[in-house]
Amino acid sequence: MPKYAANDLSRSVEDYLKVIYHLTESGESASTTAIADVLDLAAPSVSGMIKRLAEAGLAEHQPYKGVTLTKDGRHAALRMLRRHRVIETYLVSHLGYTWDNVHDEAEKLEHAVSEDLVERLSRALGDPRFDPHGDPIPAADGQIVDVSTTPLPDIPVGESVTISRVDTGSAERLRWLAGAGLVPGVRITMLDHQPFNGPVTVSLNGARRVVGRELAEQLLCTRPE
Amino acid sequence: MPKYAANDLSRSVEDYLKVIYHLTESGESASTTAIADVLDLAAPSVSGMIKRLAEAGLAEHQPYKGVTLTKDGRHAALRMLRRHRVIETYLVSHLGYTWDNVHDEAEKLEHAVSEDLVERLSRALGDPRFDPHGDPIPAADGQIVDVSTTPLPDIPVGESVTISRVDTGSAERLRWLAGAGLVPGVRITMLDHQPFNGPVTVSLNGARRVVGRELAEQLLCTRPE
DNA sequence: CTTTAGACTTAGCTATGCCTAAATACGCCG
DNA sequence: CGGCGTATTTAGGCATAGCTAAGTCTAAAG
Ligand SMILES: [Mn+2]
Ligand SMILES: [Mn+2]
Ligand SMILES: [Mn+2]
Ligand SMILES: [Mn+2]
Repeated sequence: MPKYAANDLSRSVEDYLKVIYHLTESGESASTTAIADVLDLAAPSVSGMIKRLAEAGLAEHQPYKGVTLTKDGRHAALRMLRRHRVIETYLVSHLGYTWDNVHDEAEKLEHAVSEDLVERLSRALGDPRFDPHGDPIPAADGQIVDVSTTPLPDIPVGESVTISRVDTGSAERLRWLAGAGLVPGVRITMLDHQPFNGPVTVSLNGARRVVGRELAEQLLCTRPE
Repeated sequence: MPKYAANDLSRSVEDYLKVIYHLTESGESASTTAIADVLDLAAPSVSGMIKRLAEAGLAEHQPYKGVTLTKDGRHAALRMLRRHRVIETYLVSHLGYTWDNVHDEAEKLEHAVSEDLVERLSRALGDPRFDPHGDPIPAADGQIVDVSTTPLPDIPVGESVTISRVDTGSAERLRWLAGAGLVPGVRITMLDHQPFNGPVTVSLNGARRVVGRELAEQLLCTRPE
């Protein structure tokens, strides 16, 4: 009797996979505490789940060394990412949500929608490749584009770039950025860096915007050429 | 410390409440086995849940005599009914679903949508009062219209009626009915009853339709006066 | 090379919600 | 009124997924 790849994971498992995917994107393995931090769980709960994920063939665990996803685990994670981002895009485009209040809704819905519904939502949107925050939407087959970006503070003075992605989940930050016009797709020019982790000044459409260093780090830009 | 009415029930609890609501609509209390049948669970599982529902103040239980909903339980059930029916209507109106394939999707989504999203969906639809199957959609405050209907076989020969509600969840039946044009809103005239629980013949727009007794029982009609 | 702080795992517990097997109550029929 | 079949509950288990407390490993510092 073959062990079927249960295509029907629990909400918890799906959320763990997404988190591990993010934490391992840069190549390293994900630590127990890093996962616990993101999911706001106690470390032993994470240890327990890691064991179950490994048994289910979704993750590989080197005790005391961290966890990585298997091919199956990565595939499931990308499927969740697609769902999450398609849902966010639909809520903004068709139901009047703003980019700062779609995340929580999508975090629940992503576990409830059928494959069929995700594809219908995507089609209704014209199969978008990016969500409202500029995050790439994996294709139905799991393909995901890798846009190379530079954090705003690393842009030299005088250079013009396009904001391509906003890497914060904070509703307050998203609202402030939208108010300042600093959203994906907008072209800006670097005017000034203040030293000692000070703010950065940019211009957009002739207007000046001063952005604190921490926030500026979350504005990921595409450089010309 | 007051015990907060946890506004956040589990998927299981929400589904039990809906089932108990349906089973008690006609006034009687719901039996353990009736609930178990609908939810496809073992009777002891239902006994256990009934106990928890009673402890949570959502149901009243007379051991060996069945269960009814409290005011809180009924309110929560109506909230779920609203969600379920608004979602079904949206899937059909805006996402190309047909009335025979919305039920399973709604059965899951109803537990994941926020209050806010339900209201946005409803508004996008123009606040419909009936879902694709003719089932009334409770208002946001729990108000539900009580349409008095008659099962098709109880209509006398010669009388013209409007189909107002189709009381089956079977996808095959729904598909057949849609193919025959027997959907809510359609006006039909009773032509013939065959005896011994035989089929019923009706005309719609001049065409004749022969409908088996069991299926005809599920076509609920509004009589003129 | 040893100590030790912090990360990680193990042990053991809780709650939910499902199950089967066994016990018990209800209500009808003779 | 007593027995009997069915409905229902109780007893006891399992899986998932969370927790705290306690034990163990790793790696950096002395
Ligand atoms: Mn989620
Ligand atoms: Mn996003
Ligand atoms: Mn449901
Ligand atoms: Mn319906």
